[in-house]
Amino acid sequence: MGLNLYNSLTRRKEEFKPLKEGRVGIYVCGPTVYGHAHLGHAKSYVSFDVLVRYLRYLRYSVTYVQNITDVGHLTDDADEGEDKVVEAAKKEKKHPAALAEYYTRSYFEDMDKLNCVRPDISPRASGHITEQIELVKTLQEKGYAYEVNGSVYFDVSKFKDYGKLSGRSVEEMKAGARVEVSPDKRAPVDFALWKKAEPNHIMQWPSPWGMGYPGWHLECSVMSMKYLGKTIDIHGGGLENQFPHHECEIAQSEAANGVQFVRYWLHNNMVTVDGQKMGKSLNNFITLKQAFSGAHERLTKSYDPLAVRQLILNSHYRSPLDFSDAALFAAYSGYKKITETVMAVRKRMAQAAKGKTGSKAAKGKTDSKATKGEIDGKMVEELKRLREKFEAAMNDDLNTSIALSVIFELVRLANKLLEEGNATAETLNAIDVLFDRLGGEVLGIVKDEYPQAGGADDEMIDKLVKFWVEQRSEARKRGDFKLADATRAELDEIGIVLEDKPDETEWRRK
RNA sequence: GGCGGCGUGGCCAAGUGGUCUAAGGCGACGGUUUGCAAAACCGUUAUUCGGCGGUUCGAAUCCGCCCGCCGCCUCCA
Repeated sequence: MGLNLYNSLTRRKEEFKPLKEGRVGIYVCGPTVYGHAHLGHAKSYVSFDVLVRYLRYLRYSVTYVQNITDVGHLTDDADEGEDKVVEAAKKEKKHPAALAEYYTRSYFEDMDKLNCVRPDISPRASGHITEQIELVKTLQEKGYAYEVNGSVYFDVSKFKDYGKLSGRSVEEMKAGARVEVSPDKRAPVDFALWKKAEPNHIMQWPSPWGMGYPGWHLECSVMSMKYLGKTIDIHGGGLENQFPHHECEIAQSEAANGVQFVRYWLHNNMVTVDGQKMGKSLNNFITLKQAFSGAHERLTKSYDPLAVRQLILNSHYRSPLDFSDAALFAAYSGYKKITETVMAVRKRMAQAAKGKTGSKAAKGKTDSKATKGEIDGKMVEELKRLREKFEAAMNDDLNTSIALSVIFELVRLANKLLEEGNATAETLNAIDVLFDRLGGEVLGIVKDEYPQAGGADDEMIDKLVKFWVEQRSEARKRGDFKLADATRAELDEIGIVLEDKPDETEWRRK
């Protein structure tokens, strides 16, 4: 079975077949950079990150384009409000371009922490004004757009398929319309392609219709076309953008090009907080920086960014995710368990490797078989089963919840093996490879390398802790458990956890 | 008002006609281990899937009604 994806356009799961064999072009609606990214952004971009990663795992050559909206996104869609970036810039007393740059960097910083692979191309809307003007001209020439008072609107009545993605008819939209209609429009459903700018508007560009700026929907049509062609394989975005944003994109692109715009439309569901949608305008959002630092009243602690990632992967991308500190904490605990298991496997691998060269590790528990270089046949079967289960889950519209459960099966398998203490280096290696490929390459929650001694990069801390651990070991040898326990408690308060293993005492940060 | 979705154990969450007396994680409890812990492992923790009816040999899964919640229709990932 190949990869199946739920296509919002057809409202069912379909087998994924790219336009060109072996190659995939994917466009995802990026952020409007007028504030720090929040948990909602994380769900969306982690979801599509996993899609991109999995496509690459399946050996597709993927071109991943994700725009940065730094102009044109109005505060409301009655075509009246102010540009979001401009508005925020005023508040922060910065040039809009500086503000956009600041939050763009902030965005990438957060996404890097979430271990999202960078898009191949991150085009800025402001860098594609020329192309946007060209598209408007084309639409005008083809009779799909009309100009009124220096603004240009898309004539929805000329585009028969309008509503095919969101499943609503123009009649329905008229009936349910709550938007105040601009008097310039011929019909309420028409939307702006180009907006006339008032003289004091900071962001504006010359055009055949005078000074102005592009409508929000235009940039995605233009940039996807420029970098991926007239028909793209996959377009992703948040569910709330299905209408009107994506519907308008389809209208613009297909009216201009006369060919299908997107073959597979993918939409991720929303993040809610206490059952309420988290949105910037609702002011109930938690930014990623807050989640990572714990600086938010709803959070009880700071969280490893990958715990956030794990929380997101724990549920399906098309299901809503109701955020709570308890849920994040649970994800964090699970993430920690995976991490510690991977580290333990790698440590034992290193010991087994030493064993081969004849050091003392080979004589102990590490096993007589360690030098034989064989993998238990049963183990091979088991690992194969896990990989197949993982792939089947991912093939079924990216069921990361089940995919994660496979990682946990692997965790249990690995720990049992470590406990029995008779694993061959080859078996350990096979397990590590699976952790790397499934947990690392695809899910992005297993790292290639972890800092030594549980997270302390600082050499001095490392030495200090080792000193106390040695002092405590001496005390234990003497039978002075009172002192040993006091030392352990003291270190625990600082945030250092000690674990007495059979041959040594290990430590890690809480 | 129009359109769409959801309701699964203490919490998060997968499953969408039979393998489900329902995966996985977190938590809790008991055990192994430990000087004691921690970590790990083993075991227990939903005869039941919002409620009531119906279809079916068979339903968490399909249909109807009711209750509760959410999203879109206005900016939002």
